[in-house]
Amino acid sequence: MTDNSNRALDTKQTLLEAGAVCFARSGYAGVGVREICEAAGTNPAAVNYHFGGKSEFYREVMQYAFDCSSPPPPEMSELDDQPEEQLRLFIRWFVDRMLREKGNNVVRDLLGHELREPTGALDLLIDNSMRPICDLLEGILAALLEVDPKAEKVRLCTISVLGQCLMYKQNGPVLERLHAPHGYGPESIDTVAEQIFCFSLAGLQAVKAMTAAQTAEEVRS
Amino acid sequence: MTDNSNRALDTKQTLLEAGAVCFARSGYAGVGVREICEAAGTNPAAVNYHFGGKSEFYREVMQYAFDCSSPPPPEMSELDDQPEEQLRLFIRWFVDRMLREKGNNVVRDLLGHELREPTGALDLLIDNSMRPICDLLEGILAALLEVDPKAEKVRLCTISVLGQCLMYKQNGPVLERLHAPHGYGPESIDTVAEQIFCFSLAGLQAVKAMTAAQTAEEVRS
DNA sequence: CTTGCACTCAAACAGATGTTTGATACAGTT
DNA sequence: AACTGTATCAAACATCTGTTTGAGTGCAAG
Repeated sequence: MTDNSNRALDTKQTLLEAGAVCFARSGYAGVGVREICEAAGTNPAAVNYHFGGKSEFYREVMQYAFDCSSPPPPEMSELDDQPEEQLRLFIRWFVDRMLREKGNNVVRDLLGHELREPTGALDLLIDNSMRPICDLLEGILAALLEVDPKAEKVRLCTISVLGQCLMYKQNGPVLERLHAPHGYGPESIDTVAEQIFCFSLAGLQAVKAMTAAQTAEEVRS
Repeated sequence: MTDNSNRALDTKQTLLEAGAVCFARSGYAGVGVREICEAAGTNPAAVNYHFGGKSEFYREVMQYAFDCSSPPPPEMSELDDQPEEQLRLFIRWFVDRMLREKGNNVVRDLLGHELREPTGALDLLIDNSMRPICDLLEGILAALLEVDPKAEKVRLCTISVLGQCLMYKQNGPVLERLHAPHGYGPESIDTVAEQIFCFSLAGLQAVKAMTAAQTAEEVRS
């Protein structure tokens, strides 16, 4: 039975990997079971036998892709009193995730599709993948702004920082055409990360000052 | 003949509008001709008769949706010597485009799909819709940075500014779940625009200083 | 009234879709 | 060696896909 289930696990694995690539490329409706199975070298019936149908298969692909390709954020417990360096590290790590061409692109593309054609798997990805990252960044920004992590300013600044990073991949095709022949690939990681860090650090200080001014104004009135 | 072609124009129009809504919701592969025609109240053959096929129809829907719902950027010819105010106006206009719930959401969603499942209509939208906006912003940023509009710093800062704005809609569903129960709708336009303006203006000044420092360093060496 | 034309529609088309079926191959058990 | 249960496969399934067809509609010009 061991050898038998090994075979089964192999085809299941192959199917999941091929499915992740195909779904990431073309979305749920954009690719057929036959195409995926051909890429995996299996029979079209395999996906139904092992997963029970295309939709259940898709859900499992999402979970699998996320479980596999999610390198943890950098360890920064030793920088508790240096939020600026924490921010630099975080941005460097996140931009690297965006611009480096590796397997985690699959997760990002899957999520991109999910944003436009919600199939219900979105909440799963948010809780498992995005929430910890967001919490981490919000902690850093709260320290820099010297306010509570739940403050609205922190939320807005989180969006400002992440928005800059995400832009490079979410709108990659547009940027390539818009700024042709210049592109943004793995070789641009350092430049882009430094740009976003400098830009954001100054922006944060401005927002912090703005908050202080507003607070003072409120107190005065 | 006049009444005849009026009928034709009506069904064509209805078809384009229904197509825009359907394609925006489910993408090119996610919706069928029959479904669109049912929503438009026409025969499935109508789309082939009037447009020649699903793909040509899709292309025309893109062009139509864009032509209809694209309020022009604000007039700022009288602010040639006030790039800061130009930037504030631009961000306010762009954020409004992002957060106001109107027909132009269709364009944004269509473009979102096109980013993940390129069908060739992307270049059309870029040339017609995004290039002018991008050029406008690059002009403003070049004035603020006091460098040539084609400089790399200008490109990077353009991405930083647009990335912040686009984040609110491109990742709207994620933000809603991540920051629940807080959301970002039309009532947040002022807050968000002010946040992005302050954040970006400071960021730009930092990048400008950085450029100057680097240039000075290069000259010194 | 008749002719011509543009338009609409129900029906049918070939192909692709997700899924099911029954036969077959294989490994482990008795 | 015969049995058992799982995994695989080619083939067929019903359905849905985009598209075509041909008959039928209403309107304007001859």
